[in-house]
Amino acid sequence: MVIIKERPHPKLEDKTEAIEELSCPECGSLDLINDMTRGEMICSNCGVVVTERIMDNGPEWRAFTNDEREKRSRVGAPTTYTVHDKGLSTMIDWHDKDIYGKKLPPNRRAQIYRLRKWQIRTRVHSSIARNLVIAMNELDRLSSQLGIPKSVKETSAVIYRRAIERRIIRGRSISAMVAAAIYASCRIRKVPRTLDEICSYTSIRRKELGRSYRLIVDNLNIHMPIASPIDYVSRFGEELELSGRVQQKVCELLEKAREYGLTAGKDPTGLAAACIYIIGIQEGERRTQREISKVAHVTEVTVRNRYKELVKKLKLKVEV
DNA sequence: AAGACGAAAGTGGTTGA
DNA sequence: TCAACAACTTTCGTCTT
Repeated sequence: MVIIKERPHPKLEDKTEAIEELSCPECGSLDLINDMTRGEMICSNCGVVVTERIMDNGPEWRAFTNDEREKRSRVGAPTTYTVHDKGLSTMIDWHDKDIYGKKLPPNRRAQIYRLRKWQIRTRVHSSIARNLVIAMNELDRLSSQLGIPKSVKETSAVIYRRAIERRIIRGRSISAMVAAAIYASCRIRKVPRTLDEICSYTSIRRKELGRSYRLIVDNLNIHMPIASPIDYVSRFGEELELSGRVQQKVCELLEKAREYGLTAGKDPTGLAAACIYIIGIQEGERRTQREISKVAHVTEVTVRNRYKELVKKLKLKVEV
């Protein structure tokens, strides 16, 4: 039996494709919504339909009756970037015969021959496969401990794959590169985790993680959105049980601080913390400096310094 | 007693010669 | 490679609520 399911050679693939297919061509936003019922992928930012007829690669689960079982027409497990061969495990066998056992016509045979050659060339029986198996296990473990969403995890996997293609994993610690990929994808997807948070779940040191991260960013020419304190507000806000209204005000204040040029070169977590403190007092949802510094992983002193500076420079009124 | 304040010394990372 | 530097941390004594 001959099954034609081409697996393109990694080198033939456009290197940037894997990332770009996850971002909107109009505005570059990465917040794409899969609409499986309509088969579209939509940018949640500008509403552009990014791809029509996307493949539903989720599992085709339930089948209660015989009829339904018949209808389960898709083959194989769902594909995902977090399995080392994306779950595509079809092989082309060596018979030059079709499914009825008939000999193939010569032109067809030549095609199959080419496909087979590529499949063998790209077959992941090599060190890359072993590397990916370990890496994806580590990715699983780390991302579940960090509690990051599945979409971010998939992005990490894409980044890691590209890092392998670029031959920058070799000779480096797998766990460090996985952690760096996670850090990068968290920043791309705007659900930032700090370097410290990530390395607290691994055995690698912060310095190592930072170096690996730089390596990834430099080599994969990912355009990295600058970390904004606003990205941290919702997370800190949740942990401090602040109302949505207050979180909104905090964002407004941060925006104002940015306009006045008070944010450059400052630790974004410290800034977010200071603004939460200020707005908390103004809006009657006061949190102590200690509480805030704890969730923001900065010291009270930093919260204090930032908040003093903001009050002075923006001439804010804060009741004591 | 808890929270806020600020001074002073120390730390790790960046920059520019 | 080294020193200067800015931002941040640690520590601690004092003041306020």
